Amino acid sequence: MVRIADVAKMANVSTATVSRVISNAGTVKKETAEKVLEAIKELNYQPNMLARQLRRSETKTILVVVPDITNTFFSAVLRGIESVAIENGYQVLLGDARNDVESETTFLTLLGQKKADGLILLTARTNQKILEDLSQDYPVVLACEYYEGSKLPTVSIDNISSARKATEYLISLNHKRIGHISGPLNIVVGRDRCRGFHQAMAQHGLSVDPSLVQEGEFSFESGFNLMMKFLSLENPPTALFAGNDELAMGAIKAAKSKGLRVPEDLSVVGFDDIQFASIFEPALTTVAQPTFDMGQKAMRLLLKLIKDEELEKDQFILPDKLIVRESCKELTIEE
Amino acid sequence: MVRIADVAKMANVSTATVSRVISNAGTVKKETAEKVLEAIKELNYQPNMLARQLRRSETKTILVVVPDITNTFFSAVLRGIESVAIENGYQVLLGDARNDVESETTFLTLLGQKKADGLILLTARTNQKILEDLSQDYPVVLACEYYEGSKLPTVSIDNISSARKATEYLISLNHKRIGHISGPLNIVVGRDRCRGFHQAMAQHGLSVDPSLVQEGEFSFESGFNLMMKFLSLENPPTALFAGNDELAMGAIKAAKSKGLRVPEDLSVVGFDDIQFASIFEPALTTVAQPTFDMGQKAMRLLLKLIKDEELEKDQFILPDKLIVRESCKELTIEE
DNA sequence: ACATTTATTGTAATCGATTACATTGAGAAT
DNA sequence: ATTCTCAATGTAATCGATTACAATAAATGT
Repeated sequence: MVRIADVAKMANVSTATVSRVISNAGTVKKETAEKVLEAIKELNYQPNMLARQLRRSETKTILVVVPDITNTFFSAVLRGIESVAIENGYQVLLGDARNDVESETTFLTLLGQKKADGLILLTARTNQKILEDLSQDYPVVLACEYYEGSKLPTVSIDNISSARKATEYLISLNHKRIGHISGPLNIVVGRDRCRGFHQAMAQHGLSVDPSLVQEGEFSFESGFNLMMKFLSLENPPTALFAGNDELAMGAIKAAKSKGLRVPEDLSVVGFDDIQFASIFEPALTTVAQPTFDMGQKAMRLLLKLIKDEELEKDQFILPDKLIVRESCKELTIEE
Repeated sequence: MVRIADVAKMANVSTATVSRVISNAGTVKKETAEKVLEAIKELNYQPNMLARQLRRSETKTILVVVPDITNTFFSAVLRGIESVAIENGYQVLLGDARNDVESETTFLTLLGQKKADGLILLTARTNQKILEDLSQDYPVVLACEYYEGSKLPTVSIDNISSARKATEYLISLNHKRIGHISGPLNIVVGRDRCRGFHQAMAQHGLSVDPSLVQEGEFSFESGFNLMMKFLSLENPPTALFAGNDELAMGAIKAAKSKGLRVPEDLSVVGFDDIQFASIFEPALTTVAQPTFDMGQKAMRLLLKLIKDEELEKDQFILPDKLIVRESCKELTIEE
């Protein structure tokens, strides 16, 4: 391995001078710098980052913990994060929690071990106290998910209002018996979307039949199973607001399997606008989150925290958008 | 920050002893070790990995470069990699090339900078020579994609034979006018699947109409557009082998848009068996790759390389599987 | 001509662990 | 009693950079 000392020897200068050339300190005479540069090239020298990092005590690496890397929603956010990271000379250390809280928590120890300068969490299922303590000592930003009433820097959409919007869209299409298959209620976005649903219903004077609200698991199968349950009811819903797109697609598949047509016999709104939402048939009406932007914003905030700059505020709510496609239809009064 | 010296002072021993306790060297008296452990706990000491890494000159980190992190095929492989990595105390540094060769190459410099102990490439689009040189100096394993005739350690399926198998399935259903929409031919798997297609056709004495073979881009849109092209032909194909599932789905969408039914009027086989293949309608008949296993195997190989162990061989071909679902049907002679 | 500043470079401490080598003391062997 | 082993621990070098401080030379001011 070529060391800085080797370069120094070849260029007939001290290691300090070489280091100055590398870091562009500007206090090196032009001719000396050229000699050094030449030696670097000649020896094909690359600085050992470990040594630099130890000395500067910074890793130029950030840790990103995702709940599920195989979910394209999260990988899209990740891409936003990485784009800003790379731009600023940072690398991304990946932690895929596989929807497991414990492994999520395990990744956090990497911060204390100085394997990363900061942390972006795309999942907020760890104990809130642990994370708030961690955030005292290290730069931490949450994205997508968040803790209620916490001051932790967060980038997300307003899930409650988005859910309200989605539900109101169904209401505007004359639906009254609207069901909701939620995500897990121990996950904040599952909870908030459920809340938004209830708020919209209440605000429009519609009662919610408790048997038409079921807690699912953010998966296709879960959507399928719970919709089957709805369909076996005496009086099934005419519309459904699903906690995410997978749930929505599962539900639609269930409806079709029972011979119902979507949207003619059942209207469905999803959430997230994952890639397949537009390819699915019927193309899914859903709430789009600005995934890439959220990732970028989160990384920009983290960068500020790392540089010890003040944040103008802690909670950043980005705009969502209801994407109307083909999975909903106005209810014609014929029953 | 708590250093090893702080622990040493509190426990009234030297830093060497503390270090020995931490690394479980076994040459420390039981009582001393207990004292040290207590101090560690008391001070909440965590070793600084940067220092350890510099001294041991190993990072316990591996670099994984993927062509496109938002493609669930690759994230599934990544998951396999990470599972074995974590098990062995390694972390994964992620490089998302975003289908760009240049940024793919850029990530490789991280190895020389000692930011990772080894590299797994899920993409082989960089100049072959560069990579082979790199592989002289650092542990490198390829997965999914590979270089033809290269000795680089590789884990993949046999794309040619898989493509043959897929095509033969269509032939077994009596199809004769079979089209192929390939992936980019500068990507080895695109090329090999195309080859397999031609081989199968030739082996069964079927001629390939050149206008029925088109090079696409591994995307839904590409599949859609090229299928539209096929459909505007005087004599369109009765069956299609697509270079991957996205292409297949795009093609099916195109066929449907023209009023054709799949599989009644057109049979389609895809490749990869991504998550959505089974949810898509019609559920896609496709070649499944053992994504998780490939990832695990690749990581196990890399671990061996890192430990300087011999590999029993260089090329590992894992078994694929044709998953028959609903997108193909026997051609009844009626035309 | 002398003092003072400034530009350039070098020397050596430092980051925080690991580990080669040295030291100590207790028990075993003669 | 003396020497030898061996277990347990300590001292200090080391990994490869960065950087505070020192030193030198050149330039400038009076």
